[in-house]
Amino acid sequence: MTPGGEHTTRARILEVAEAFLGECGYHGTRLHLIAQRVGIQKASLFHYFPSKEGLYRAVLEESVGQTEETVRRVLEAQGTPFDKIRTLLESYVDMVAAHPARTKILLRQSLGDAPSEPPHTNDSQRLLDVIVQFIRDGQQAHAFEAIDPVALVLGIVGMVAFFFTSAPVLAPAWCGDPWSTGHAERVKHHVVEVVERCLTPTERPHAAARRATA
Amino acid sequence: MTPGGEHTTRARILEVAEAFLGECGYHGTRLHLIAQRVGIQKASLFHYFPSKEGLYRAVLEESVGQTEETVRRVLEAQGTPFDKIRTLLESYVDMVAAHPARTKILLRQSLGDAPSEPPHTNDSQRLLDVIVQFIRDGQQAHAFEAIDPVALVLGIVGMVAFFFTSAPVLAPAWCGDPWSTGHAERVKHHVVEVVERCLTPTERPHAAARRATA
DNA sequence: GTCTATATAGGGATAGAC
DNA sequence: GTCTATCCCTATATAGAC
Repeated sequence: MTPGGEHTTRARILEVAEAFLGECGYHGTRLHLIAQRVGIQKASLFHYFPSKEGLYRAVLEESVGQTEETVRRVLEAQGTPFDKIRTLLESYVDMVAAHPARTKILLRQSLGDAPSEPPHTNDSQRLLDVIVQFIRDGQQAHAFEAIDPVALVLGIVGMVAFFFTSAPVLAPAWCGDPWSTGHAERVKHHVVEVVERCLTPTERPHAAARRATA
Repeated sequence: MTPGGEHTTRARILEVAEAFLGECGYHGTRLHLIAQRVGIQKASLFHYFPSKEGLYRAVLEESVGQTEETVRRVLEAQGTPFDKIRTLLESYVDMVAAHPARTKILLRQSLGDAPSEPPHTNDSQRLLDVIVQFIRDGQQAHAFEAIDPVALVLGIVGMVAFFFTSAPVLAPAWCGDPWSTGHAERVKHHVVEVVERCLTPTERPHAAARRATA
């Protein structure tokens, strides 16, 4: 109950649970292993969280909130549209790289690895809308090429998630340690290159205008 | 044991198991539900497969084999490098769209949702190498821009998987029914556009040559 | 708040009849 | 080959002492 008191055991449980949920998924996560790594007994978990599902939701909420804050902060900063896009991509990759388990949890969650009910679709929806609207504005100002913004954003999110979760399994030689700064930099470089190629306007404005109305 | 006899119950079990494994993951899949949907008793499953893990591996093998065959067939056909890339992308998206559960299983599997040991890393590795080598050849012939081929392929695989699994959850309004032909066509169009922008050589060959050695 | 001990349930796997 | 019945283990969750 005391505000300061929550900063020890409860936070530690969330931290450990996040790691296990990312690595093993909801069904694969065993409470006794969480308790063991925290250094408490399994039954003590139920003093801090009402159930396994409650713990899961608490982990999710902390993750989504931070992502949203980061994206909004970048888009509200100063700079040209291309500057913002580049900064947004780099911040996003940094964030993914800094929280390995979170990305896996979000991927699993959208795969349906949930207790039962869909938790926070609205949050993700709003977040997506913010970025899509930013790209649309840039396109109407002829700063960006007229490519489908929703497809672009969704594709990039999937790409980045894949680079940090699945790719190390499929191509370990290329990825090396996926949580090293080297891998994050390589991903950043590639993603920025792809997006810039997709958003750089075609030389003649006629072509861009034609595509936009097609 | 009889070759013809395997085509009824065993095949049906594989089919149902694939659906459950995709939807619920390995840990979330319950054998009694598979048996129930097939219309047999749970114990009868163990007549066809040695264990839950054995059934899982059987499902995986069938999936990987078909993917590999499709990719090789496209790459061995006639046509320009750009023709092949476009056909490869379209065939790949078609295949993903035709087997919803398979994509989810592969995604889950690379997330670590496996019985314990890594099943078929070598197969995926070989498959990836085939495509990467094709792109490298095109780059050395100056038909393709000098972008990192491994990153490109991995990114596209992740993008497509995401479009068919996670995106419908994050952006249901944009995706509609993810297994309709409309969604598959939209994904195809976008992926082809992105890849062509990434592989189209820069006007001056000097730039491409510079990048290749950088 | 943390522990030990236990209740309760579910699911993978086996035995053996038919 | 398919069934019924059961073993056995594990995992969530609870009860109650300290």
